[in-house]
Amino acid sequence: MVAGPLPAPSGPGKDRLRLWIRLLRASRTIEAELRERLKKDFNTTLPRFDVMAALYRAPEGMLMSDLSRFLLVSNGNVTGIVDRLVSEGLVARARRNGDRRTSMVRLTEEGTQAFATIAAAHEGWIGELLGKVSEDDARRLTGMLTSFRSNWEGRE
Amino acid sequence: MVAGPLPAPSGPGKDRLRLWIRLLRASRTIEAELRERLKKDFNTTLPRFDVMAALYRAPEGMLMSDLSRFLLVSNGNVTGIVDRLVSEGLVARARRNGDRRTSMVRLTEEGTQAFATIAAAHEGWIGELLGKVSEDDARRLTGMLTSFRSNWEGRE
DNA sequence: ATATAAAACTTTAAGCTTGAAATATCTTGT
DNA sequence: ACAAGATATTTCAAGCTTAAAGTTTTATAT
Repeated sequence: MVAGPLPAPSGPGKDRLRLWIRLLRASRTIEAELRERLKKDFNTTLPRFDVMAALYRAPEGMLMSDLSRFLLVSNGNVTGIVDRLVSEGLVARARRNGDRRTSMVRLTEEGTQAFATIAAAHEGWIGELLGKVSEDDARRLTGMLTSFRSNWEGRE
Repeated sequence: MVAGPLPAPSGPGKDRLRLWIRLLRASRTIEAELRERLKKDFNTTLPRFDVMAALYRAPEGMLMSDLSRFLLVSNGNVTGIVDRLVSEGLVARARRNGDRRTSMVRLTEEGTQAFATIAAAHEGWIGELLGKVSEDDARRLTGMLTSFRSNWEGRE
């Protein structure tokens, strides 16, 4: 979508449509900025960062299917990203005794170190990019988005 | 990013980080649903829809650079999407007399018809997907996101 | 006039993304 | 034990995406 600065449509349902357009533009703007900074400052990408962030929170590791469910992307997608992270030595696949279909994916020592550095910068960027949003508004907005999310959890 | 249901981090700036994570998850969830429905019901994609939506609002046509600026994507990206829309007969490039580097891109008659149909369905989907957000909250959220956006307009 | 720079666009290489098909492994019913 | 089905993952083809390099055309400064 990403419609923008033009004739404000009116009518029933238009408020939600407008909300969606704003939501999408906001997230795309921020995402673009993060992508650029990740590239310039750390020579990495947003998808790689996403995967590492998920793994950082799970020291014991995650299954590929856990990753794809958590990140809201397809299985095949995760395979490629993890492959690249493995080839860069940031992530490792560990075979499991119980089930030979699966393997636990986790950050290597190097990956953990690297992520900690990037994550610190990332948090600073977000603080900067959302600087004009007051802490109060941030909490209120988060609350609204959370209640929205609960309508969606566990669909399908 | 897309972190999620885990130990709520605390500290200065964490509220904004949490807001960003929620924002991103919300837009990805909705985007994924729209993408799926556009594919199933109309055999098209979100990027194609975005381009057509932009052109629908500009009957006189748009330059490629206008499109890429408006949609927040790169030039080369738009080239590919428009190429495909042209080959499908939904969009046309019209040479301009004044400047031979550029061409006006616009919807064909067929493209206009097709878009009107898809847009109607799209608006219904948004109403459904954001149904739990009250009109009141929708307006308030939109307001917050708009003021956020104004900090970003015309950067770079 | 004419070189130089600027602008608009396209091409390219690498990586991301999806949905569908293929592979391998495990589980269940008999 | 064994077939049939379910699970977990990878592979594949097509399309999306970016940044960087290349092409063509227009504008500017001598």
